Amino acid sequence: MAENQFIKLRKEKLARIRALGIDPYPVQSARSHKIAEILADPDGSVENATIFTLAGRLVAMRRQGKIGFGNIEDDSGRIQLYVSKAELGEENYELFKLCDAGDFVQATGTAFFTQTGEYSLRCTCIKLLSKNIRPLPTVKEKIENGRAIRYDEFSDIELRYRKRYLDLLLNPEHRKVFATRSRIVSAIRKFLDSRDYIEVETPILQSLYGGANARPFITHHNTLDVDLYLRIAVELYLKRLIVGGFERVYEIGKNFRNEGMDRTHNPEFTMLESYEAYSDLQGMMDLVEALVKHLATDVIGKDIYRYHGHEVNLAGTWRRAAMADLVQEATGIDVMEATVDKLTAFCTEHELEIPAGSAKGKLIAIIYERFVEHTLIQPTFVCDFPKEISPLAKAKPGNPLLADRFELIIAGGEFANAFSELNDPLDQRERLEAQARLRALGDDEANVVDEDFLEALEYGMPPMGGQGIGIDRLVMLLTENDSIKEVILFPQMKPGN
RNA sequence: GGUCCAGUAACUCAGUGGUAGAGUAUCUGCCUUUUAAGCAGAGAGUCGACGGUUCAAGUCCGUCCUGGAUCACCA
Repeated sequence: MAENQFIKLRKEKLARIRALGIDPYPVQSARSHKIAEILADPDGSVENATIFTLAGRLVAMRRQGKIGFGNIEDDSGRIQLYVSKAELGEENYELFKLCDAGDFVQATGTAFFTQTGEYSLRCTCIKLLSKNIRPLPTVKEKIENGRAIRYDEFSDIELRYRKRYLDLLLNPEHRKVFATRSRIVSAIRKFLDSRDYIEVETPILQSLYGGANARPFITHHNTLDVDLYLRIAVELYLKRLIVGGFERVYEIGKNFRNEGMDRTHNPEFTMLESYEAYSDLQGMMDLVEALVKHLATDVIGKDIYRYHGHEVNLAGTWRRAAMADLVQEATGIDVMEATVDKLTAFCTEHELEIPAGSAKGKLIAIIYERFVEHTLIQPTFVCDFPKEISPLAKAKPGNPLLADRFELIIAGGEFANAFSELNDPLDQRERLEAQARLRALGDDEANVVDEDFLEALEYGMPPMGGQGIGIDRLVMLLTENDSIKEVILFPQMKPGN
């Protein structure tokens, strides 16, 4: 294979380097400055004749007879190296000639400007820190009118996801997305911590799964010889913690759902869930709105985002609307008054699939999802969900058919889900048993009855509000990426060849 | 899962049924301030896989694999 020819040549270079008595993978490196530091104050550096020892990856080589140029990059920046045989000496220059783009090197020297005015490091010594034996894909860049034009960009989507390290290395703007993701998650923690929440970790391996409608992954514990599920949500465990006396808890972690994958779904994804005793739906609405606005304004620094072809404005007061009103607006049907037969007929007419055992509320939700959800572009709290599709939410005060629940919809997609949490143990048991009946009818995403959770409720749980936000989708919005794979470092891919 | 698009050198891509191409990268030579360095030369391919049609297939047909877009379902 041609690949082996490249590698074979590099291995021969390795041997030549070793023959010079040089260890191509030394233990020691001794960096005195990061590249950003030498870049920070060029004039001062020149005057002071400071000696810099930089370390990083050689990203370009331009050899030219008895001199040469290279570019070295660390996580703070990139600078040009000027290397000459006269200043390095015969032996060290011999090593430089054996260096390739992709190698890690340490370069010692002083700052100066080249004839063409580029601020560079005039090297007095080059040390090899790690030899590359597989050539990096070639990406060249030209700066024109202050803008970088990239040639032969590493842009194949499949390769970028499968070889993410190359994507990060060769496409700095993608590295930036993940740095931004980190800042967002960090800001979420600070936001909640400052409101007296504590962060907790609950089991990923569970003998019963719950807290959402989804199919789980199943795994096996050898010593116990039992099958375990990977969690689909953390809800039931966080509620147990509120029973246990914590008043405000949150968890940021991976959930796993054994379902399809597309540009907004990855089998493992990151969720934030938080629960606050003595709060309620209104409290959660305020919390979610304040949190998302804080991230947009203070972390990213803007209110308007382009997302899935829409312009989304996160500023201003977010719309709040009842699901029934939205459905009526879109279809003309007064769903609160309509009979089950009428709704069923409507669904059938529009070829909407009706799962076995669907009651009126489920039908309303089906119509909502088909005709309304994707039309809500600007942030909208959709309230008054049907109770029977909200088995963990309290009934809305004054209307036993509705749940005290909202979903936050932005650009036609769900960003948050929250309710006044159900704390009546007998009601909760009935609701979960209703779910079990749906399950028996073939709904394999319905909740299972968790006796230990019900027992915890029987000991008493304070009234509270809880909410969940899909972090990946939030990062997609805030970094203006339309595919979840762009915000997950190693997205799920089918095994390749 | 349905439909559509794509897969050719390490990277980015041309390729009209008739000898497999370019730029970059790599290798060799020259070059003491270059920067998409330059000049000269060389090597590099299971054209995603398998089957079929044809005198002849990267190209046409079929099946499959992988990715993307879109629709359906889920956050």
